[in-house]
Amino acid sequence: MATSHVHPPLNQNHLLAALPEAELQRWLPQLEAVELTLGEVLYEPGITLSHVYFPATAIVSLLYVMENGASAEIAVVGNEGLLGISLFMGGESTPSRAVVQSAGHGWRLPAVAMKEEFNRGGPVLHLLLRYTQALITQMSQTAVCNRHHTLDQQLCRWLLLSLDRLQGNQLVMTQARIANMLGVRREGVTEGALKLQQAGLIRYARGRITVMNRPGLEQRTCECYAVVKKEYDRLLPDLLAR
Amino acid sequence: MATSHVHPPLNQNHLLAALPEAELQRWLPQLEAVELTLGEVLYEPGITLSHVYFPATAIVSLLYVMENGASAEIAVVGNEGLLGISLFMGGESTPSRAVVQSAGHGWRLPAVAMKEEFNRGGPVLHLLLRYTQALITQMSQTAVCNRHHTLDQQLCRWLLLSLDRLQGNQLVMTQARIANMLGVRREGVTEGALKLQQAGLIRYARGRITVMNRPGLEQRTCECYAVVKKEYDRLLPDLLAR
DNA sequence: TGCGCCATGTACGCTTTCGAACATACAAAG
DNA sequence: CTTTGTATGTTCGAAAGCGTACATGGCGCA
Repeated sequence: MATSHVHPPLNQNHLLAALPEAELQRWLPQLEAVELTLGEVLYEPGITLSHVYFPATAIVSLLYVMENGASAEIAVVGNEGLLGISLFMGGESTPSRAVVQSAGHGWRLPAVAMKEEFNRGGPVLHLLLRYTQALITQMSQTAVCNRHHTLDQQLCRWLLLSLDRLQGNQLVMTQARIANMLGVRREGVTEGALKLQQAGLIRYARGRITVMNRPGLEQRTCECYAVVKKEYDRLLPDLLAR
Repeated sequence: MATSHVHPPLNQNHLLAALPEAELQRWLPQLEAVELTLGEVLYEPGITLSHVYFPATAIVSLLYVMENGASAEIAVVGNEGLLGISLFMGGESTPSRAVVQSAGHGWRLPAVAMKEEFNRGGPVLHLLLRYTQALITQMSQTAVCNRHHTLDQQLCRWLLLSLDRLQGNQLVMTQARIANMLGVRREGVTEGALKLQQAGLIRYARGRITVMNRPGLEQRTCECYAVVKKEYDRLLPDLLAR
């Protein structure tokens, strides 16, 4: 992970963009731009975090890895949020792992600074907690979706959630990696992706997926996508409008 | 729901038991004892909460009900926690429903009072947030479990989570209701329960389940139970010790 | 140019769970 | 003591997804 003090526009991350001027000025000296590379692990289960991360163009997955090596994605975090809620929630760590799923840049803030800011109370505290509630909704809905919906529906949901956190309509992502996230076989994803391509909704080749027809995906996915989206919009309205 | 001002011992709920004396004195006049009856709905999706609930002998499920009527449990809350985190998280409501799964009593505090106490900061805020992180872990692990584990394993996990939130080794619970929680068919639960009974781990009849061999259940369940249990113990150590 | 890796495609038998239908049996109410 | 409702048991074919194995073909590197 490369770090630098040349800052790309901070407001690429919605939480940073929503900071009042006073807070922003306090944070600035401590904020560090970071390049997040594919597959990079931002934190491991049970390990106390040293920083919180604010993705800008990167996407990071919260992943639980089982004893036998199988895995399941619990939530996705992109430019709408931050990684490391356990720092201000008070637990310092979680049983899950944070893995960069789409390379890009972001910022990070030292744990100590984050806790200090949170404990001042006021707008930052409430902003972070509202974000956390949105994240909780995403996790809950993942549980529901895992229980009731087909692989095909979940694939659409996953593509849409990723798309919402990226600019443009391309994602750099192999089917094997999607399978890892969804906790299914790679072959299952291949079959699902084939159907979507044959329906003209996406096109893909060797780790590059282009969404051709987003409304089509929205039609094929389950209600889970909309539930999560609505809740993010409800809880963080001003941020997403920008 | 019957309410009364004759208070059973407050410390039956671990969060209330952990309140510093000063806080407790402030809360007391506003705390209301409530009888929670089977099937009672404490809150509906999208509805702003009027109270937070602290279960004592009751158990409450957070349930997501889909458009087609199917459902899935997102988390269980008993005497270790509280219902209504969205009040202090800032969202005021959630997309899920809270349903009493095991009748009993508890207390409730008006929403306004809860928010006031939370916004004072200090020990109450940190206690509630640590509890919330534990709850998040439970939700995450539910997602993982729904993805990877068999009905039989999930049944064991569910029984153990319920048992931890009750006194004694009996639960008043039909197989149909368990199926509703797990989001599976009633027949599936019947088959799973039969196996457990034949193995001598539980006995049941007409909506009453007795656990005969708890370690046996722990052996049959997946790792998810232990992950959640450990995280509750880690995040709320002093409370669970009492 | 050729080799090897990696992303994707295809096939087959197996397990789990589903959906639906129906059987049994206990328990409370009349 | 009969009726009715509810809890539990059983069965069967269907569907989704799994584990495994192997095929195809593009891309980068030697």
